[in-house]
Amino acid sequence: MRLSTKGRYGVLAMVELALQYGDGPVSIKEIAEKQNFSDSYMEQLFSTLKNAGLVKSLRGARGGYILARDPEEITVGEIIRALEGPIELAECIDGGGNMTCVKSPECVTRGLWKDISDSISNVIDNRSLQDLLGK
Amino acid sequence: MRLSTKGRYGVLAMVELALQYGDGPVSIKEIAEKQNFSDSYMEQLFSTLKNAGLVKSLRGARGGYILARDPEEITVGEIIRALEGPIELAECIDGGGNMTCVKSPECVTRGLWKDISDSISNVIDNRSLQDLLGK
DNA sequence: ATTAAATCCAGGTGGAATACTCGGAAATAA
DNA sequence: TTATTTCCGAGTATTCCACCTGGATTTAAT
Repeated sequence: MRLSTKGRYGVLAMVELALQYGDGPVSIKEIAEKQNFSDSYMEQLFSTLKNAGLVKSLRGARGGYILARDPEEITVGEIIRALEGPIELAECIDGGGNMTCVKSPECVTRGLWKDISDSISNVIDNRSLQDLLGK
Repeated sequence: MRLSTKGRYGVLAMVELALQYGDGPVSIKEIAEKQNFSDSYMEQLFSTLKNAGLVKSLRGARGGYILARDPEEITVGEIIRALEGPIELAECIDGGGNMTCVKSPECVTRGLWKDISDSISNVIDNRSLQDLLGK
């Protein structure tokens, strides 16, 4: 059970923006070089992060990205959810599912998946970018 | 972020064995029909579960599988780990990784991934098959 | 003894997802 | 005007998932 590179790269990239928060925009090229990521792939992730309202962009030469809010106001949970989608271990939890789980009410594992999801959310929604830097 | 069918089907299948614990072996065919799973796929999962020591098999006609231990002695964590592998959100945690994370010591996200893994483990290692049935 | 029911085992397979790449268009600072 | 950057849509190689196939072996029932 592993997070995809979207989530992992994304959090690292946002940490980079947090480190330079207040110093003007940071370019994708700079972040990609520093973290040794592919910059065309980074471009995609930042497009998603921008649509999610977590970063702002400045186009043109000497442009780049800045955090949309203070580092203590952005949680890891927001970043991960933006890039990886919602934290549902199984889809039987909220009514959107169309799998075998028609017998949702009597499903003995439903509560289990929910408890796991909740415990994950509890960690990632209570940790800000500032927390990652600070501790 | 979702569990694969291995983990989901596996836990459900083990619940089925727990329900009939003490009544002799249960065949794959019976479980697959009840839960509407593919039986050839189930076969694979049970092979894994057997190698992990979670079930015992009885071959031949009227054969099938039984839990290797009492339902309260088997945790969801054992089942999920057997089928899905270890719970590591990123591989930088224990020294086995060969990814970009050469800078593991100064990596600010390492602690984060570990905290998430630990919180998942805390749920799944403390819930037995009996718990799933009982509550 | 024969048959039917079951596990065992090794591999194959189609489709989806992942982790990217590519080729430009548009915006902006120098 | 040029270099640098974001923006955007599409393409692509590889891997993984969720199975299937075709047997061989074991055992209970007849």
